[in-house]
Amino acid sequence: MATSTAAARREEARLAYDAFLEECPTGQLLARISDKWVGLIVSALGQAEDRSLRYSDLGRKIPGVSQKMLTQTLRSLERDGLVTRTVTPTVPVRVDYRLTDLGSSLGGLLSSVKLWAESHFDEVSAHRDTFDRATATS
Amino acid sequence: MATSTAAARREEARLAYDAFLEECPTGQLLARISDKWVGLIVSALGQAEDRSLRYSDLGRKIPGVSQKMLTQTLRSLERDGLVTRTVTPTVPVRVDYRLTDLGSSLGGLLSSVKLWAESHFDEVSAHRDTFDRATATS
DNA sequence: CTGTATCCAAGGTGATACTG
DNA sequence: CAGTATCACCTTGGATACAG
Repeated sequence: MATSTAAARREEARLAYDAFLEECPTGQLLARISDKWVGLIVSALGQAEDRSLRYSDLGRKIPGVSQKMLTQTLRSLERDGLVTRTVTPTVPVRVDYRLTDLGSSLGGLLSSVKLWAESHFDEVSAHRDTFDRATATS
Repeated sequence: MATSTAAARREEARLAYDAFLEECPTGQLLARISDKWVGLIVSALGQAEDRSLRYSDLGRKIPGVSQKMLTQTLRSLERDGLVTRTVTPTVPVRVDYRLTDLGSSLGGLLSSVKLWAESHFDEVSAHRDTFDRATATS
């Protein structure tokens, strides 16, 4: 088992990291809500009437999201109590996702961030050009 | 081209995705600022006096970040014009990162999100427990 | 329509060692 | 002190096919 030099240290680091997460759970939550899809989904739901949308509506409203990510993200949001999932057992099943009050409070913040991104995009773009030009001058 | 193997369709999808990014650059920016480390770094800088911190101070202030991620994230922030990088060529080199006005405007928002995460953590936690218990009852 | 399960490519991420 | 470079990993995320 002398092999385990690297592997052992990995494992050790891994555990240390997990312990850290346990001690710093806020980081976890922050990382979760900092997710790209979370922002888009919560924003989309927040803008919708009744803060509610169907599964397929979400998929259509959010460009580039895959079924997998949509389902996965919605699950975690449901688990965290940010959205509720309502199944209507009609013949084609209908599922609605609705923002809870908790989710709405976050939705406002994330919408602001999204708005910031939209309104400051050209500014950031300009900075990028400047930076890239300066870097190329090496 | 009956080939139409999986690889071909991959490539096609890939190009479509890139085209999408080009058409939807806001999504790029949103994804960038939704990054976990971006939030932590910008928040840390925002809370600091003079909105400025040294490289090592940042590393100490943000638990769990590696040199690589710190440098990498700071570079992208600099490129986007959210922070400025100032090198003081003393004997032990000193580098300060300072939030620009643009960065500060984002910093306020991200701090709010961070604050939300901190203040609603127990609530989310409670929801998770409920959800997990309900799921286990399958 | 709304998922679930599997496979697979790609990139994010950290550990380590080295430079100025 | 402040990086840079390399390597190895392993999670993320998409495509696909299948199910209720």
